[in-house]
Amino acid sequence: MLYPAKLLRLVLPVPLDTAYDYAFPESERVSDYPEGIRVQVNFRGQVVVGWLRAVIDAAESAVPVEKIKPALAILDAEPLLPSSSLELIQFAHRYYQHPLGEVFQVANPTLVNKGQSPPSLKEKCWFLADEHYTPRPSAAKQIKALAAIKSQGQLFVSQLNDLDVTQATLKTLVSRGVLDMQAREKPKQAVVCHPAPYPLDTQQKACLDAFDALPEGYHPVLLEGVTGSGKTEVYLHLVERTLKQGRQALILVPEIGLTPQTLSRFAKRFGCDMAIFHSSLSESQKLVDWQKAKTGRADIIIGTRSAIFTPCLNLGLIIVDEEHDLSYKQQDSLRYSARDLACVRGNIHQVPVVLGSATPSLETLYNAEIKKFHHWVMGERAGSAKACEVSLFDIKQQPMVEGIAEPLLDDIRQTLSRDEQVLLFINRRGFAPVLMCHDCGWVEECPACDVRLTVHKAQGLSICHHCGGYERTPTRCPVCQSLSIEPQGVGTERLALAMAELFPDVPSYRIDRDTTRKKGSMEAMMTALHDQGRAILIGTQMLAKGHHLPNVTLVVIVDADAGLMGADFRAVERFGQLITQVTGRSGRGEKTGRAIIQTHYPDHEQLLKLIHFGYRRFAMDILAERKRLNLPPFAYMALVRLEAREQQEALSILHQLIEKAPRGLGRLLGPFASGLARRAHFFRFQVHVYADSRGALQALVKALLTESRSLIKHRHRFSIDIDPQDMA
DNA sequence: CGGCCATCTATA
DNA sequence: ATAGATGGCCGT
Repeated sequence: MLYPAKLLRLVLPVPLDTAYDYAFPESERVSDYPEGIRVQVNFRGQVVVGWLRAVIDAAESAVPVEKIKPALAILDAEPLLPSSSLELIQFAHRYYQHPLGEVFQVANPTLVNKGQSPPSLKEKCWFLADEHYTPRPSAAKQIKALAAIKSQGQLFVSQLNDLDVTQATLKTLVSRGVLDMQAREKPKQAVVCHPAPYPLDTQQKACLDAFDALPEGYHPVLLEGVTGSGKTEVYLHLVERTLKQGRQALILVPEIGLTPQTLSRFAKRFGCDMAIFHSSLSESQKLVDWQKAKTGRADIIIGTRSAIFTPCLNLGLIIVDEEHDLSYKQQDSLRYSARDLACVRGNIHQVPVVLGSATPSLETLYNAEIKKFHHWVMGERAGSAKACEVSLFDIKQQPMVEGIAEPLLDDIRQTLSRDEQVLLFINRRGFAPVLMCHDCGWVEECPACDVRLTVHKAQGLSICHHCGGYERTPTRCPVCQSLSIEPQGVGTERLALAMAELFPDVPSYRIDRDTTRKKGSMEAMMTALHDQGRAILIGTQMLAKGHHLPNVTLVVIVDADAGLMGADFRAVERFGQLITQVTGRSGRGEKTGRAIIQTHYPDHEQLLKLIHFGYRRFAMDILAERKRLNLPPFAYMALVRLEAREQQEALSILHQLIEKAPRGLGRLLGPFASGLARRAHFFRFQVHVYADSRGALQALVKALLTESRSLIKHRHRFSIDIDPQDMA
């Protein structure tokens, strides 16, 4: 047998850090293929698709010859991914210390990972075969179609709708030999930028001047603009400049932000090809849009978190809208931050990266402070809208009506009587968060998790919001058989019922995960509200994000204290962002808005700072505290998580891991029980890892990963989270 | 001693 | 991750 001189070294879609060596398929010529080609192989009896890392000399492989199998097929003639994408994937692999094969899986559409060929962007196209044919004057459709073909040389199937011509008409003409049909790629249309609907104000103009002054290259920018200051209009102008250079703009939006309204704003402004990435699109549609972005066909690429990996031929700008939003951080598998990767990608492509927010994350604010990022500020609301007036309302010893202090009901009543809208914000869905026995103190708990069940009255169910388990809400205490068991506390469902009772002739809308499950139902409610007079909105944080509600003039934060009590050190920061975003919903139209925060702690220092001096001063205060405590962004952090069915086992493994960790690189704290100590029958513990430099953190985490291999058994769930955001 | 489930091992 | 190997426990 001929000794194979060359082997294919592949990354396979398994969570392992090993590369696998395969011989060339018998049918393929042995040659030096470049990195990034897909290869189909047999892997423990399964057909899987791997990515070529390199063609190596057989002598370089440590694998015994008899174990090496031939690959089944080389799927691509040239790398499917441009080097910029491979570079980003490699970076994510190193930085998040996550197996490369899984990074490829996360970074690419499912169909690409399955080995499907990139779709052709060709479509059916008709063109003239007989120059001299003249249709009968009565054949209106034929005349219209032929005129279009004569003027532009060809006619594509996607243009038929606009022309009001069907394929049947064209088929007739083909059969008469007048037309020919072929699949052709539509020529790229010239990009059209429609004019802005209104002139820019001074602060918006200042941003564009700053942008125009940037030299070529990577420039990270924090665009800090209060809610309603017109950040989107700035984005649109930045995109326009990018398109006019003939380059692509990549725009990231939070998961909830990719609404038809956001899309139509871009679509209306620019006549160009757009690639859109959204969880509800079909896989084949995603593949088409991916290909459009990769080949440069699409000028604008807009999508949620994972869109940061979309290959682009000619990228000119990256925008991350609402950069503080937690949905940019993936919470499983590869725990990447799309916002951070946007900066890495900006550096790879040498293009500007604009991070926009009214409530920037402390990390970004800090980078702006130390001049690592440019900082553009828009402090005023655009147009005639005034800043919202925020106040605290002390609910200590106040009579409460279903979670609302009685005096505030008058404020609500008055607002409604002016035909304006009220928004009641409560970050808790369901009817009530606790079911309690009045006689013996029993509370209903999840059998699998360490949490109380939430009562959902309409369904008659008690549901665990963590594992999804549920049971029929009991009518009798299972311990003492008493009938006096009562739901305690208020959720959106209860508040909505109470409001319907108090204000029977005012339309009310409950907006939470339960009422917006159906696709488009959120849109429908938002549209209804836009042109409506008085109404009451009751909702969770879904309402905080980016919706334009011009008739809302009163916002009530029903339970601020829950947010202040958060377990991890980011709780206050997140709470401040949420409050600012929610109160920003008020008074976006002509009328001045008000926001009232119900709290038992009207003297809370940070809360007062927030409402009297605004988010920035509040954030700078927290930043000073982080510095004092040597917490991120002044230190670098990772979180080691371990879940096991036995509590002692989890603890002992983490203790051993800490014991074996190298000294001098950083600090290890823990093990701690997670905020949710038991979830779906698994006990959850974590170790906090701190270091003073990224390098030290990387080295320490690497050492922990190495040590973990001998300690972690198959029955354990172990994960590493670099730059964790949610520590629950 | 076979059957069944849980756990472990190797994947080229 | 996950198919296939290994091993423990029960019933006939």
